[in-house]
Amino acid sequence: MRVLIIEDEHKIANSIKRGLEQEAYAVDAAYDGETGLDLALNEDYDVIILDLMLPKIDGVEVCRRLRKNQVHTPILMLTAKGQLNDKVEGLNAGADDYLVKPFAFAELLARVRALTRRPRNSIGSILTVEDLSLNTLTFEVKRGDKSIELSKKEYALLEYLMRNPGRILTKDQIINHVWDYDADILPNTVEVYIGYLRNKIDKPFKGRPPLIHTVRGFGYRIGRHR
Amino acid sequence: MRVLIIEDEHKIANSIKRGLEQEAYAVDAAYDGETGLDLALNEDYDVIILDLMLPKIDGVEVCRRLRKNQVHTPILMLTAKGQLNDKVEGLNAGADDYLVKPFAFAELLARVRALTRRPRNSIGSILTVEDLSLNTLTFEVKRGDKSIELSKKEYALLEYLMRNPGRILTKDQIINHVWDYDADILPNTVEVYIGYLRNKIDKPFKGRPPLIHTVRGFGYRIGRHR
DNA sequence: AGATTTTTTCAGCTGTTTCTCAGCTTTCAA
DNA sequence: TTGAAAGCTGAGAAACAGCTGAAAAAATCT
Repeated sequence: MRVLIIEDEHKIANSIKRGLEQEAYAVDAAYDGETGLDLALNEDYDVIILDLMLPKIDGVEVCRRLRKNQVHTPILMLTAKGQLNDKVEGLNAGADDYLVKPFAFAELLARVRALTRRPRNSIGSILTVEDLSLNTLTFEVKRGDKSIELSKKEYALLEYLMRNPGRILTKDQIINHVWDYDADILPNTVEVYIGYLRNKIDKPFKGRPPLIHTVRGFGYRIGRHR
Repeated sequence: MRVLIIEDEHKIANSIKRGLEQEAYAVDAAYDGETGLDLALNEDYDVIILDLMLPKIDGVEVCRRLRKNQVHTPILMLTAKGQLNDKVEGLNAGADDYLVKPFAFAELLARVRALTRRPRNSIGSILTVEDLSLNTLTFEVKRGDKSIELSKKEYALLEYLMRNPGRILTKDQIINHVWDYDADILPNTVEVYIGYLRNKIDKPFKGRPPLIHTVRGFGYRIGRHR
């Protein structure tokens, strides 16, 4: 899957790039509208992530020109908080979805996946690890047939873990996926949230083996080692 | 592949230089911003490693001026621990990645490789020596089908050995690759860690031939002599 | 606004890891 | 055969990673 990012803030562009590459996407980045438009017209991408505010040619204009040139690649528009009008304009110009800054990487990934229509989990949108299940549509979490209530952050963390079952995720990876890209989060915060999750999904189920594992020096893992 | 290092601390600059040269990079070093900028503008590099704190012209400014002059060479920014704001500034000025000091050489090498889009070693690569395997994505280490638990340093050492199977690595090379550049490590420490690894990957597998070999007077080697 | 929940940080505690040291063993050459 | 150099290893001090209760800060609800 090939992705093009057109975004002038290098920090954001590169953090998205790195994140998507870890998810096995091939990513190109352009830091202004002109270069981006050029790449989008001449290369073949599966998704284009497009910032609204751009030097040389702005995002709405890039969008318009692509559609005019019969490029129908799905476009995910990035907008800052105040640019609601531009957002509407963007969608009118032919964007397929939008995301308000600042966003968590996991959210972006979900949109990109939606746009590439690549259902990661074949059975609808239910992630499963042993007897734990998470429905990404209804946000329902269950262990066995017992329902579990989670806060928003707890849920985001659990979803990220469950999308990578059996794989060790470092605290840094977790911070980058679950929190906004401009959040300044201590590693200890991750430890605390892991604690909260354990209190809800492992501690009350004494008979069953714990699902969340600490791998000292490396990170955390949900489910059995693959 | 040509690399330019702009770093005023000679000790660091030279240790990076030596390390990269061993990996077959051609390396130039500049010890202040002015000289560095000059070289970067007039020569052709594949990556620039740029310290933030520099005499004459600081790193952020070097970065900004390069981008302004249409030099798009990937830049890896080096920052000290406390300089988080500067880091953000650096990325906004056009750096592509950053590394917090002090770092292990192996980490720097990984970033440089990522920036030069060299062999994709980041996603799911499995290193193998005889019946020993190491998965760099999941950090899983196995001999035969038996899983082996390693500490972080043990893992880093084993990874370095396994990236150079059949090759003799001196204690100095090992120290430079596995430990932070400012760590002051005795050669004996390497002997101790080799001992730890043997306890875990050779001793418990009595029937099979040992994989870690001492080459008296030279260093250590994993796997058969090539 | 005040109350409640959620998010985040902080400080103290625990067990583990890291690293050095000192004494021991092996190797090798004179 | 013996002495020096190189390497090995058990023991222990210091540093660190991770867990947790509690409290501060921020967001959300009524």
